[in-house]
Amino acid sequence: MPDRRPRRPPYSIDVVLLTVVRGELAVLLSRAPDGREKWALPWDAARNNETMDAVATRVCKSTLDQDPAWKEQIGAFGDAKRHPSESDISVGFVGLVPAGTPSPVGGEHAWFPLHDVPLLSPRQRLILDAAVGMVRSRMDQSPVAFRLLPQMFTLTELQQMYELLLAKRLHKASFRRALQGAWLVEPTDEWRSEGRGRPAQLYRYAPRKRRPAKRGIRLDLLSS
Amino acid sequence: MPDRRPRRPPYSIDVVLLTVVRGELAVLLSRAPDGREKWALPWDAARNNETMDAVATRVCKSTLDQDPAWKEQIGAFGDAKRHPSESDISVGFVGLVPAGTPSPVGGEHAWFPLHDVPLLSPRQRLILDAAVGMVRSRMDQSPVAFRLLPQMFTLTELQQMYELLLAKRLHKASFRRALQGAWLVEPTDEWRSEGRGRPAQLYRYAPRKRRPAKRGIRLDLLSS
DNA sequence: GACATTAATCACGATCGGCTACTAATTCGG
DNA sequence: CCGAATTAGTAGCCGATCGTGATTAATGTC
Repeated sequence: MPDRRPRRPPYSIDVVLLTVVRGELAVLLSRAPDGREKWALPWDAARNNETMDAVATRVCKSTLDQDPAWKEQIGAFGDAKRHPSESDISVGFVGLVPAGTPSPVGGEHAWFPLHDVPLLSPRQRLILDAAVGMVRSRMDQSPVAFRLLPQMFTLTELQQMYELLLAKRLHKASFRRALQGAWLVEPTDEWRSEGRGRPAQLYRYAPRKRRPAKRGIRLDLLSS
Repeated sequence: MPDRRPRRPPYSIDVVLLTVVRGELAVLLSRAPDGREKWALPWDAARNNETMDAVATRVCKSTLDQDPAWKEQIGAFGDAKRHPSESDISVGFVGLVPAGTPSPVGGEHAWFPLHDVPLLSPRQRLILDAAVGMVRSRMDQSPVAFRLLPQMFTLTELQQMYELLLAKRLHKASFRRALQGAWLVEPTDEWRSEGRGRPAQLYRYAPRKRRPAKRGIRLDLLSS
């Protein structure tokens, strides 16, 4: 969260970086420079002639020194007034970081599991909730589950990631059959032995072009 | 598009109002006050202490004098620089208007079918495209098809709306069976005779609570 | 070598979904 | 008054898909 400008900036860019620690979603927070024990979503004010994406990338770099595997805009937030920047509106971004990537965060940045997030400004709290909701609802349209995993993973790890995001247990055979039909992954020739039990084959995300899915509609998704 | 402020506003609210005319999606454009034959998405600058939703509602009222049946934020747009407001960023909204509602638009406002939209500022063009993409992609999560229809409709009309949005023909029996299973509509005791042929029963949108859909995942939606 | 443990697959029954064919109710043209 | 045409709505077959329990495979531990 670098430079603070004298005048209120027109808008801020706030980034919700998510990863998985110990089987739970976690968000990256930065220590606020003023408060003693206060934490906030990393953010920065927009500068002149800089795209929003560029600002978001800069904010990511300042906390992680590595780009997230996936990044997307959430929307604009302005109805909750209080925000560290005092700007009128903030534009939120979500970024996904593969689980287990060594995060070179000093004492200024830390991962907080979602159920243990400290008090944030009202606007940032909205942004965080929207980010999580977005990730959960776009799972079947964006490869978010894969972006939370390292490049190579076992099918069990992938299934556990889906179970975490869907908050629902899945049956192993069904999950793999669906995966087969979707042409999303391809096996590598590497295997991983995780202590006891049969070693698991490693896969990588490699979506293939498919015929445009003759399947009709699923109106039952519109359940509410 | 009321008052123009002396200084560049911090941001603008741009509204994409969509409806269906003659079996096609159409967007409402307003005549720009300066240009002779120029059209633009209705927009307004944000005022102090006004929520974004409130601005969007005000913009809708100024062109339609009736609230859209459904409204949602699309996101913030700032990377395309040129915009009538000259603001740094614009926040886009989509609104859906039931087909056939008499739009009391004077010569200052008109519906343009999507394939015949005049040249817009680069940023507004992006907003329009994002709005259409959003409506098309959220069909199975929001009742957008119903918001483009009047309160009472025949199942054939509903099917045609789905076909229009999906750009895909659907089979009548399958569509109705899926509708049955989704508990989304309920029949009224009214019927409509559309010239020749058997009269059709009218339905209304009335989603029912359902047991949380035991069904697993559909990974094949993640096709790309 | 017996057993626990984890991976991966098989196979059965139930449900779903696409499709053809049918019935129902109305208008139109004799 | 009587069909032909037209649109609405349903029945039912059959292949595809899906949930599930059971089975086989490959490793570590004792």
